[in-house]
Amino acid sequence: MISLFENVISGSKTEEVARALLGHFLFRETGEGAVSGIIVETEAYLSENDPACHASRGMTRRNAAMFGPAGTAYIYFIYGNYHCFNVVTGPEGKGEAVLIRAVEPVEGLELMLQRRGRPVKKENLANGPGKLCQAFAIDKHLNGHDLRRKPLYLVQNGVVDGQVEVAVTPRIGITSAADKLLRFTVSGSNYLSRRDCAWTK
DNA sequence: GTTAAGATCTGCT
DNA sequence: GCAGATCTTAACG
Repeated sequence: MISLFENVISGSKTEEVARALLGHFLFRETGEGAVSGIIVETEAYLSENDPACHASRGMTRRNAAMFGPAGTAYIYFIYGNYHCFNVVTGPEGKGEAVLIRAVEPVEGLELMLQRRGRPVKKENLANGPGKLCQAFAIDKHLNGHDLRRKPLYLVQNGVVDGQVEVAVTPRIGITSAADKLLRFTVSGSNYLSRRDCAWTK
């Protein structure tokens, strides 16, 4: 069995981390209860040759967490309403991360529904970066948080280690470097932010 | 101090 | 399928 943190998150290139995180669990605990989900969609943001990455123009107050140690959270606020949640990767000081775009809800569906505040189907509870953060009550006070620890942490799914069929597509919602194939999804999942057309292994 | 743009979501056409 | 909401961040004066 691989070790999610020591071997994958700390020891791999960002693209490989983005792919490897698929199928593993994200847990979130609050006073209201616990919620969890399986990661089904990620995107890699690189420091070199990637103008879409927030770190491409150096460290600022907003993206400072992206330069922290691998396995910590980088969370930022966008479009006036929504947060996005990233797992920091690469060597400390480099500025790379993996955006978690969607999870398949597993535990705490009612709590997620309540937080989302809308009567949505299970498929639409956390199938997008903003929705995911809302359902999991993730906001910027968790910026820089160590994802090995409560109340927000990643858990290895030993059943699926390396066994997930992955589709690779261009990233979503960016205007620069939009052609790079750095979005990774679980093939055929019903919980993606968008349906796939391009299928690669 | 002011302004423009953004790794989105929702509702309406 | 498309436009509007909404506000923080960063660049510029």
